[in-house]
Amino acid sequence: MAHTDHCSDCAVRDQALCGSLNDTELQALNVLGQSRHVARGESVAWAGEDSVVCANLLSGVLKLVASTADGREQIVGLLYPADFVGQPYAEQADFTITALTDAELCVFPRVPFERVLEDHARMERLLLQRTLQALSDARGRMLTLARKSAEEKIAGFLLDMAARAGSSGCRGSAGGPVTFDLPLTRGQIADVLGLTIETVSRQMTKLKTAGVIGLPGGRSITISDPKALEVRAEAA
Amino acid sequence: MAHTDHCSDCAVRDQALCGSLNDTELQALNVLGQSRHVARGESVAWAGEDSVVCANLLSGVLKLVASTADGREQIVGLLYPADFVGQPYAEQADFTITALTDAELCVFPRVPFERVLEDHARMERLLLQRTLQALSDARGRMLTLARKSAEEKIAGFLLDMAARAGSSGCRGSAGGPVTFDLPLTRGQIADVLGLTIETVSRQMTKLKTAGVIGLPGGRSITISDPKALEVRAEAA
DNA sequence: CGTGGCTTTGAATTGACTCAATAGGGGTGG
DNA sequence: CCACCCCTATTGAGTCAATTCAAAGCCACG
Repeated sequence: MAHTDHCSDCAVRDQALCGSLNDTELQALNVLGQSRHVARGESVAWAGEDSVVCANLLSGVLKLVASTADGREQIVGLLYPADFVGQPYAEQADFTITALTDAELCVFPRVPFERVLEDHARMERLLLQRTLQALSDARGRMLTLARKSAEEKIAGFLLDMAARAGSSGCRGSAGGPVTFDLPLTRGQIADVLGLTIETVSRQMTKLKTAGVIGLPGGRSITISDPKALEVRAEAA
Repeated sequence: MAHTDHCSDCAVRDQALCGSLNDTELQALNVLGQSRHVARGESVAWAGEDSVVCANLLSGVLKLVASTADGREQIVGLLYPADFVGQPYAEQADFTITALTDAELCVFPRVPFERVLEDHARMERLLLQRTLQALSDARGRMLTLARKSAEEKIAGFLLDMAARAGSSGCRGSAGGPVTFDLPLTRGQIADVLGLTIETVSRQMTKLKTAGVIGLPGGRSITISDPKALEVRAEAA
């Protein structure tokens, strides 16, 4: 809960929003920013409650959850290191934000953060660009949720995860088999794709049986045949 | 295709983005802006093509469509008068934008428009706020698409449309019956909600039979029992 | 070695879809 | 003015993908 000692030490310094600021400008944020650890399962915002904080995610993975009155849940977004967290200009939070893994945040109180935004057009523009991108992503996911089959959803999801895992520490680059760890449980994958745990499990087994992927055990997964996976991500 | 003669005549002057500008600032936009009529069914952007224009919608309704390679479609957004149209900072358009009714746009070439944005922090901030709101809306709709039943989707949709219709020219205000025209065909409603035409039709007749709504004919619809509709929008 | 969380597998159910046919409604041209 | 046509909507019957309910299986951890 101490002030971030030095932004220069920041793990996501060059990828996060504040990467747009020069050293002088950083001071303004640095005064506001508090480093905060969040344990797996802990929440940093609750749908319907006041929107109190914004943050940059330093490490870990967060989920953004929408839910119905009777408890059905949908993960409407996943946040990774360097992603921006929170809803500026919103009095109430629309979604619950919960850590899927232990996570580290650089937290800013919302209202003061908005003032900094207003004073730093470059940062505001970057946030606008990110928000526009997030909007496109969300809309794209609407197509997936509403119109794609379970098989297409799973195949597409695995390709996304492979791409993300591949971007850091890629091996067996183009076309070849790749192995990585899924950061999500079956239940969480189901919540992302709008399926049930059982359907996710069955589709994974089906892909394994078909030789498209391998499941060595644990969270680990091997994409044996990326081409075939792409075909299944498109097929009706 | 002529220059907008006078922004002061603009039907959405005070609600659109440019409402934030003073007369001097308006000049910069006015030079770029072209009034453009779009016929029902005509498109102004195509998914995958270059993102050429941004615009303010002056009148009419547009749809934002995402589609799979094999032709399945999902309406990922509806645009109403005063809404902002297009994707600034995107080289390629992610969605096809098509007029559902005859429409009037105030069109700006994308790149010059971005420059104006950059010179006018107030307008840029308004766009950011709208985009954040659109993002929340889109995420909320993800919950609907993925987790709600056909009946909940229809009930929620009708309440939304009633609220929109009610905001201008409301009658029988709180709790009482309201009548208005749906701007969408059954097929378009199906595309919005991720259902089929038949399911939409069946749910509508079910609500009519239950006495919750009335269907006088044509596009017209009466919400006889808003409370009951709200209950059905929430029920599992 | 037992316990709790996650995953897999099976069997039965079902909500929404597909296919198919009928019915309305508005506009056009004879 | 009427007959016709096209487009949209309704209704019915049958199917199927994904869900629900239920029961093991696996594995990590204390």
